[in-house]
Amino acid sequence: MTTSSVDQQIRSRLGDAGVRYTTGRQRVTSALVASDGPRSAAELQTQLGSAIPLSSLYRSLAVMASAGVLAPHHGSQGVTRYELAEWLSGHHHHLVCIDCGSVDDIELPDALEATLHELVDTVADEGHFVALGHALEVEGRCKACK
Amino acid sequence: MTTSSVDQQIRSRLGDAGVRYTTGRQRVTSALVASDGPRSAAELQTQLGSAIPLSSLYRSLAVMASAGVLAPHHGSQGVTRYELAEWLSGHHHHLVCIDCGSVDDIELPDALEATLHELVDTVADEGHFVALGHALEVEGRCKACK
DNA sequence: CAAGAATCGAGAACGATTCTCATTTTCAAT
DNA sequence: ATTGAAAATGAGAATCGTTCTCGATTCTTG
Repeated sequence: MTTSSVDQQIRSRLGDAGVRYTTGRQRVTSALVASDGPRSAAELQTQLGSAIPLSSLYRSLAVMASAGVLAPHHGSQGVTRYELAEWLSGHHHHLVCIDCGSVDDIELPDALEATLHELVDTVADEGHFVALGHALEVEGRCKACK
Repeated sequence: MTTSSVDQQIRSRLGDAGVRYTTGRQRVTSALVASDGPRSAAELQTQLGSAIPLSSLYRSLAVMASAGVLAPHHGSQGVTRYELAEWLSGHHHHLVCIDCGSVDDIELPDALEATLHELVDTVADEGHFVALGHALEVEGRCKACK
């Protein structure tokens, strides 16, 4: 199996930050690439068959997040879920299940995304701050809870 | 000082849920009414002069949230902040500081809010789920961190 | 191969939150 | 007003996600 393009981008970015892309970390990112939404440390550990101890897992997630490869998402019960950063996975938004707390990615059609972006810039201008990013969270029920 | 309209709405809603609106809880909600963004249990305790033990404070926040009077907001470091529910305070969005994690309320002009609402409905239709709410989070830096 | 840097693994430590339980307060019916 | 049931309180222990510590291990580079 050939190393994917995303994998090479990650390796490059981590290298620039002096962070090693070990096999354990590759397993983490490939699990996230295969996911359709953010994953918590516990979820990843299960997904990876308990192969990685929690302490290492948390450290790797933190290191890769501060290197800009992963993006954290704070959910209910104090659980932090991670997903690929936007420059790797593309800009998208989240559907948060009000029952189980799971998070699915949703994408906005380009036209709507453009509208939203303008909207955020307008708000930022009026509030005299710089918008460095934005996230739209839609609350609903996931397929499992519907 | 006359009991405010919001206070009466809260009392009524809590009463319907079989939840008592004690003086301690009134102090909590009035602190939230006076706030310009969500507040954590620790922040509220400070704001209230340590008059309410944390265990009671957490319980009151949880009870009032499940009665629909307060809305939780999950931030970094596993901290949950609460604010008045939308039917009490009006619909608004959040400016989350990427440095200190503080959250300020921001309001969208009516026209933009209408646009955003349509946008969310469109996404929900296409994804075959019901949008029960939405929250736009703009990331930036608060006044203190700017 | 050797030295230094980064990572790993196991367990302890931490901090926000929740739980337990005995006591106290509130509300409603009498 | 009195009383009894339901709900809330306060103090502390317990829980749980996460972070830290530290000795052992694995790169990477010369």
